[in-house]
Amino acid sequence: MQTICIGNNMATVSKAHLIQDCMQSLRRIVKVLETYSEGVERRFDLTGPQLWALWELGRLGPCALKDLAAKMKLDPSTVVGVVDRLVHKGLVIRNPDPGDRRRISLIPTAKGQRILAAAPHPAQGHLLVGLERMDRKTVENLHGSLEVLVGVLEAENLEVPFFFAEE
Amino acid sequence: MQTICIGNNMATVSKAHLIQDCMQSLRRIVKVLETYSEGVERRFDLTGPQLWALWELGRLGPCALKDLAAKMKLDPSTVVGVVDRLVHKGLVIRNPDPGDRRRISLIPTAKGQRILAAAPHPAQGHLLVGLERMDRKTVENLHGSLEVLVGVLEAENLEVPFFFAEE
DNA sequence: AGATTATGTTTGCAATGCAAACAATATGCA
DNA sequence: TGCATATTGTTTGCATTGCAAACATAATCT
Repeated sequence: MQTICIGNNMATVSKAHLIQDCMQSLRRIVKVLETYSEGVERRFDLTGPQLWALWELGRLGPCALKDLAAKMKLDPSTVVGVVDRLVHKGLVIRNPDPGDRRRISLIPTAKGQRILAAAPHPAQGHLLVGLERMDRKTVENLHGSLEVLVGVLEAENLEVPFFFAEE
Repeated sequence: MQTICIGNNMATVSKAHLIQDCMQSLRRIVKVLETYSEGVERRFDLTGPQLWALWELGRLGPCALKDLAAKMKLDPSTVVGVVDRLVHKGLVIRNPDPGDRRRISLIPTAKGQRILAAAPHPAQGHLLVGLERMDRKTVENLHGSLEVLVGVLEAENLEVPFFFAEE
């Protein structure tokens, strides 16, 4: 209420217009995130998927390839290539799993961890700055709204295959 | 108030945690948008950039290649390939410009326009559905929060491209 | 006219991403 | 136990995106 003005002057604005504004805001956020990612890529000589994979490995700890692929919602055959490049750059090692000899454990090297410490989370940098500057009440509002939106979106998403199946 | 619960049970949650959640929500939204785009691609046999280019051409009217490239913030040599595929699919024609014989005018064909009429704006579909299902109060909250976020983000990053800036 | 600029294109390169086929290994069932 | 099946990682082949550099052609400036 004090620094940020939400909810006034709304009576004269149609819901459709609000929605249009939200769409535009989200697209601009996505574009800023992309642009930012590209900057990170140039600084650390890592592409977006590469940094993303490395970051997931940092979070997940030692991890099978299929789990990493599932986490990234990519095909394992795709992730093999990404991991290859990370291994080639010395940021990740493939560790054979003694228990199950089909499996490997993907583990960030010291160098990989140094990069993780230096690089912000993928595309997170500016967004974090922005969020941290928002007052708590606004963050709470955003948090709630986004959760609703994600909920609706992901529920909606489940219908996609059927929706597009018949035509 | 009735369907959506925002702002309670927040006292025990740290701001940092709220921020983490927001980040994750935004990432999931991005992922859903991507997935949705892929659905559109399958349905119309058009990739994301192809549909995007076609959509820009529908908005801009007859248009030089360099202008399309500028609008999409891509290199002209990249756009040549995208346009090639659109032309090959019979959705766009290259029209020689009588005034300046270096130039061409890119124009959607009737078939291209039919697709444009049938396809939603790139990646907009589900997000719109989601937003329209939210009650007005929640949309207002989201609108306000996103505006704050975009404001901070764009102040942070001056290189903010004009992306879907108009309705 | 001659130099410079603008426009579209081609070529060469790297990365993402999927599907299909493939070992190698583990697991389940008869 | 032994064979069929499933799982896991990988390889191969293909299409697409995307950029940089070199080019051809045409317009514009001096």
